Amino acid sequence: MVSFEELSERKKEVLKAVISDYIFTAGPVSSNAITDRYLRDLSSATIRNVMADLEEMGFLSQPHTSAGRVPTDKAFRIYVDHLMELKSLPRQDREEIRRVCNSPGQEVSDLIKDASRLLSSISHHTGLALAPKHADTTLKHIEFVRLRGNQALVVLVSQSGVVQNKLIGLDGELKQAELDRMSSYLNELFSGLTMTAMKERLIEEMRKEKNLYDRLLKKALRLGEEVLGTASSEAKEVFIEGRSSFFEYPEFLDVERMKEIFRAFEEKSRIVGLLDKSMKAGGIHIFIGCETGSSEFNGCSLIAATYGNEGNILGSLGVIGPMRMDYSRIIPLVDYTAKLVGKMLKEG
DNA sequence: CGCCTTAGGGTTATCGACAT
DNA sequence: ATGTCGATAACCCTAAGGCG
Repeated sequence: MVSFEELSERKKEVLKAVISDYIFTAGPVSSNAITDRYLRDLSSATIRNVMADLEEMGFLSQPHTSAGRVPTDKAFRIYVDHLMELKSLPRQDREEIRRVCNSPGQEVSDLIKDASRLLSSISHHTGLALAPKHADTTLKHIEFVRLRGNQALVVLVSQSGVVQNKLIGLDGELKQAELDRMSSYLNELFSGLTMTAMKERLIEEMRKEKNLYDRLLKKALRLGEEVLGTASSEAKEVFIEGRSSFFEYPEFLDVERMKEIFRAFEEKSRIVGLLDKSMKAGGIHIFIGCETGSSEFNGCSLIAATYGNEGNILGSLGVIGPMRMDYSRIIPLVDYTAKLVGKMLKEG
């Protein structure tokens, strides 16, 4: 692994120019582009030599011979750590964030949702926010959707409109119709209760269950238990811009679309994992390409920051987008939003 | 008969090697 | 460090062939 210090000044200059141009054009960068737009006093032949060295070191790659160069994950890491210069967040962006977040008396989950939406609209990428976990979330609706094999997708909707998805295993064969009956039973039982109250109620019902002859109800209670077991203690509410109410998706019924959505949920759990990772460390975290640890995010980067009050980390938020996103602009955006959300939580 | 798709050939962009 | 030259692969245009 070649470290930043081992790079000559010239190589740093060229690398920075290549990445800047790549962020701007999204295409392979030619040696001529560098001499034209960035380093006018050098010839393209010189740049080619330097670029060839950088390629050997693993900072650049060529899609094909006779194409320009594209920066690698490694190059972006060096770039965000050493080369880029952060821009300050434009005043109009600050004002908009303040204006949206400052509406008094709004629910915490609304604030987080707004933050996610702001991050998305200002960055033009996908905004993410992990809500602080609160044991007082009340349940509005629960739904089971049968998947392949013995798996089911559980959808929990909280009173505040937060949607949560969990994948659980079913023991034995269950038809969708039976799952529907179970969910309506559980809805009746748990609707309006908080997570902690749900747990108590569940234990109580399980005790009474001995006298029930309906085996389906018995299974329903088991499912409820499984859901709570995985969901309540580590309840993570993720806000992904545009995904918060998937009941509106008509394609949810279609099998192919179902697979896609299911994959997106898979990613969602990975996203939670990433945000969790950044929560443990605190501050701003940047995951580039393969550093995210999952192949679905190849070519993507995540910029995440934690928010909280007086040293308590409550949650995290960030932006996920293509690896070539404009870090110098988005890092200050994420940072500012996280700080403001933290402040709002302290006051509210 | 007309439109759309596809195959082929010439053009352009870019590189690496080598010489200066 | 720089200029030049040959090689290579994508790009673009045109024309032939297929399809409704």
